[in-house]
Amino acid sequence: MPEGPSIVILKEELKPFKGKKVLEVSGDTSVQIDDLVNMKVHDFRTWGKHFLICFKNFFFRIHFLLWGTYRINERKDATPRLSLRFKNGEVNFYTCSIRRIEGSPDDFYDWESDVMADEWNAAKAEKKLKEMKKVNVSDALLNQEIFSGVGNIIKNEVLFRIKIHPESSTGALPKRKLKEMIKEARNYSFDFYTWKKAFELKKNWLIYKKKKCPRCNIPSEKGYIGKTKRLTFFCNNCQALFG
DNA sequence: CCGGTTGTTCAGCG
DNA sequence: GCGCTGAACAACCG
Repeated sequence: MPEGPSIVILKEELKPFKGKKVLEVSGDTSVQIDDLVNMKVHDFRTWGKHFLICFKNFFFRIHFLLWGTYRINERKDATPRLSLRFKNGEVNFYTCSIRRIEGSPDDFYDWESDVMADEWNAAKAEKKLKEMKKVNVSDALLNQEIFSGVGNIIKNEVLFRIKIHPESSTGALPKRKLKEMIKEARNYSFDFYTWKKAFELKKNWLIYKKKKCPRCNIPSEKGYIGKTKRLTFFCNNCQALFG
């Protein structure tokens, strides 16, 4: 589930429970949940890969990491980390990281760095990137303080689409190329969202997990690139190396 | 059946 | 204190 667009889809799927009263709660999370019964969920929000369940004076931050899953009106054959039952259904979260935080998400999150948010601020991303010249472009795209919500798949596809080699350094990109990278990080995230909802995400991958470059048909390369060392697929012929 | 991973945090080291 | 490395987490697919 992990990349930002998938978390937005989860938020939409849970809309029927927004404003509803919790009738029953359980789960093996270590955070306090025993006071939720009879409390109303004020809102479900997202910030990048963070899924937020908001109550009046506090919220839960759920992070799915690599293996987290959820079921709505269904159960898996495993103990949920958190389960919430409402009059009109239930939601179950598995193998995720949960934190309970006092206050409002507005006190903690900068919505302008979330690539899926209405508040997304491309100019702010550009400013942050200009301050980190030596950073590799693959690492820059995975930096959640700049591109909150971007994950490894989006990173691969963005770099291929805009023809930038994943070993490039951010500071070596011409201004036009840097702006293109920022624009495409958001743009591809919305394509990811649309394709995921249509169950055709994998079908639309151009380079991620591909053996050949779809543009020039030569074998694609792969490597564990940058400080983040995440598996990266690319075309040595089509993607230009800067720096 | 083993290898790999849509991710993050933290301990331990030099 | 810093940057770097690798472990931990413990599911699921092919």
